[in-house]
Amino acid sequence: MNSHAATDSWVERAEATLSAAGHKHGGARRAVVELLDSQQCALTAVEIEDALRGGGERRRVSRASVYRILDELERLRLVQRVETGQAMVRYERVCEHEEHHHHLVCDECGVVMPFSDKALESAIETLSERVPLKVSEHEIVLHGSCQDCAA
Amino acid sequence: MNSHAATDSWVERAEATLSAAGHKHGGARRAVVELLDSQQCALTAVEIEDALRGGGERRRVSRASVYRILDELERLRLVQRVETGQAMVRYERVCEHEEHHHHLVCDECGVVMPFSDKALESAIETLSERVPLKVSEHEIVLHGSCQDCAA
DNA sequence: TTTGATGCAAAATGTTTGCAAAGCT
DNA sequence: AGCTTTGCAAACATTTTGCATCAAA
Repeated sequence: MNSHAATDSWVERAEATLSAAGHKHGGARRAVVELLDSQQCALTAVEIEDALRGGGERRRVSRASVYRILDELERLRLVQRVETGQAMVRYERVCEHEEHHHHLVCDECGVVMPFSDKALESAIETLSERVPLKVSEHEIVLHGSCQDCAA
Repeated sequence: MNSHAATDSWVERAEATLSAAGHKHGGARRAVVELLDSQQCALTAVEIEDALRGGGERRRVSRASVYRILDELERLRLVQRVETGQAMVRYERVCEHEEHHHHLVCDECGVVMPFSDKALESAIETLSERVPLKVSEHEIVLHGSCQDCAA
C-alpha cells in the first residue's frame, strides 16, 4: 500500500518517535500518519480531513485534531510545512532516506508538484555557510503556469 | 530620504505604472508606496499600517486600504509577496535594477533578513528550463537561528 | 485509574468585501 | 460630474483553544 520497505518506513519512524515523546497510539493520529505516508506531495489540513472522511479503512478525524496532530508531527520534525502562497498551509512527511524535494506551484489552477535538483541543493549548502543565520531548513517554491494551463 | 537616483526610483516607476493602469493618485496609496520604497526588506500589512500611523509626514491608512493597495501593486508586479512561514504574509517592492534577493528567517525571534547569491540564481535558471512549469517567479526562504538567538 | 487523545463548539487571527463618503481629474 | 479611492464595519476563511468525553496503557 505504500512504497517503502517495512524496515525503514516513515510510518514506523513516526510511530516510534511519537512513542518516545510520550504519546499514546490514538486512532486519529494513526489515520493521519498513514494518509501522509501514502502521499507523494503536500496536503492541506482540509484535504487531509476530506480524504479521511472518504471511507475505506479510514476513519473520520475532526479538523481540530488534524491541526493538533500536524502541529505535533511538525514539532517532532516528522512533517514539514510547505508555503505555496495559496490560502492554506500544506504539510508533507519528511523522509530521511529520500531525496529532498521542493515545489512547483501553478498559480492558475493551484496544482502543486514536487521537483528536486542536485545543483540547487549544493548551491544552498554552500551559501548556508556564509550567511548570518544558522540554517536549519530551506524552502524553495517556483511559481508559474503548469503545462495544462500554459497551453 | 531614499537611496535611489531620482530618475529611476521605484516610487516613480510605481506611480507611472499605476497611472498607466488607470488609477488616480490617492493619498493612501502614495503613503504606502513611499513607505515600501524606504524599506530594505519585506513588511506585513499590519507593520505598514502601524508605520504609517506613526506620524511625521505620514498619513494614517486603514487596514483594508493597505490590503487593497498591496493587492493592486502585486497584480502590477510592483511588489511581491514573501511567505516566511510566519502568521502573516509579507510584501516588498520589486526593483528591476537591483539584485534579486531572497530571505533568511529566524524561527526564534522572527527577524527577516535579505540575502542574494549568484550561484543560487543560476541553478534556478537552469532548472527552470527542465521542469514541467513555465516558471515566472521563485521564492527561497532559509530558516534557522540568527546570530543573536543562536548565541 | 490515570493521563493523553479526540470531537465539538466557540474564539482568535488574518484577510476580504459591501457600502457610503470623500477625493481626483 | 463621473469616476476611483478610502474608511468603517461586517463578513470570511483558516487555525487555535476550552472543555467534556473517550480511549490507551
